[in-house]
Amino acid sequence: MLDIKFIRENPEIVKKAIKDKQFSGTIDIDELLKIDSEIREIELKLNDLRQKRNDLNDKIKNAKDPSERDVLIKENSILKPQVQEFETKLSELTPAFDELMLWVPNVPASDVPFGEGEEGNVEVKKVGEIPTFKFTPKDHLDIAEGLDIIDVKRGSKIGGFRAYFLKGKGMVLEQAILRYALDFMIENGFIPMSVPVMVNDGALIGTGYFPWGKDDHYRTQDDQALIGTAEVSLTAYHSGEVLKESDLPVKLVGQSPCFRREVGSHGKDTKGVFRIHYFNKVEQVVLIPADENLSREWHDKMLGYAESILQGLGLSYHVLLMCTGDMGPGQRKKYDVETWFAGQNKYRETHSDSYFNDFQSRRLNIKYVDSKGEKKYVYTLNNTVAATPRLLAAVIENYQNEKGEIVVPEVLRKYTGFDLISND
RNA sequence: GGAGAGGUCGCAUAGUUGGUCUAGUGCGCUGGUCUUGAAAACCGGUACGUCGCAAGAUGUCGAGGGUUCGAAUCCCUCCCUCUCCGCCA
Repeated sequence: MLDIKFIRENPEIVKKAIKDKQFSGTIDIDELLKIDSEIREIELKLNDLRQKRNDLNDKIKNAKDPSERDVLIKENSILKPQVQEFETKLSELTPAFDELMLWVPNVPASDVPFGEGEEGNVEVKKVGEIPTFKFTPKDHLDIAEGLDIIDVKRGSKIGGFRAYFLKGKGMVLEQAILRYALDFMIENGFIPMSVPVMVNDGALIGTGYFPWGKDDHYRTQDDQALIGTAEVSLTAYHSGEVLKESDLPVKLVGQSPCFRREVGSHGKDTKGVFRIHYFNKVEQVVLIPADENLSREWHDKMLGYAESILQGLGLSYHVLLMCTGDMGPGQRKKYDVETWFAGQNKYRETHSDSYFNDFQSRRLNIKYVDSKGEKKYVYTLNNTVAATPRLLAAVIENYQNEKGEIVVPEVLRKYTGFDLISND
């Protein structure tokens, strides 16, 4: 959520952000500002009326003469309908205002390139050599099925479209990747967290997934939703709290199952375990003092953690600076990391690194007291550490050999206890 | 599924015969006195929004309604949290 003061003072900037982020039609800033000024006008009038009423109440309270008291009460009764009239108007306008505020996206940072969609994203770096093979590399499903470590046929029998089983060493390898990623973050001072995966709407509104992404979330009978990422629970962890500046930065790493309906992805990535309704992810979330330069430092730093994971795994990747049209509503700047998938012969998204300034913390009401004793909203960031089985698929495709076996990356061997997945 | 308790200005709490609550107290934080420095002690300040240069006014005690001249306090609806019983990894 943006500060209404900022919207009042910079309506053009906000309108441009809406347009650039391809959210035209979802929110009308002029309508929002109109309601805002109506509310303020009414509040002014109410202020006067209430002052009169309070004065009279004081007099009533202190009146000694009963007849004088009656006169005062009568006088105050006349004020009542006027007060009520304005209060009724306010009670109509306020919810409308609150609802509209939830639809105002964040403004992209100044160095975010304009673009309507993914074609506008800009590659900012490319790391690692693309592996070459003396044979035509297969995609992860072909290899995994050959080794009987992924079973999507029985997956769909049991769980429908986009469901899967990881089996045997495939399942162990997945766990190894997750644990490797988790351990790396713990070594870097992050607090490991296991998080609620069914959450109240407040957490999803607060992190900026709702109202936009409501359709992409599963709901429970108890009107909660399943998280699509641990970011939701981790970022909301301190909601409604006032932290001390010395508590910052809060560095959290959570692992959770993630559930996504993929409503807008019909027919996309239907082969293998690349785009699925249920996956596991290690996610990093950081809360910092309110300083955009610090946000940018941490944004790069968190990208660096993700890069270290990939480099440790020996995977090649490139980093894209996402354009305005390919960002989430709350994000101020976002990098996507795309990892090389040898079998698909292209880079595919595996990580997403974003900073928000106070967009999330305003919605979640997370503040801290700074050195001057002032209360401010914290700034939030998050990034993927490792998402499986997508990253598992990348490992499978890049570490296949001619025999259709998978060589386990060095760093994972202490977790797997084996160094090769074969049919022997 | 059944029963109960509760949501108060950083944290913890007081406040349920409606008006003195412009919300008390403790802790924390912070300024000062004292001290070589610190601790302790003492004194003071410490929620947020709106209008206003300011003084001040006004609103907010989970949210929204209602009763009343007047609501943290009474009534209703909703949200959230917790506890116990039952079931259960």
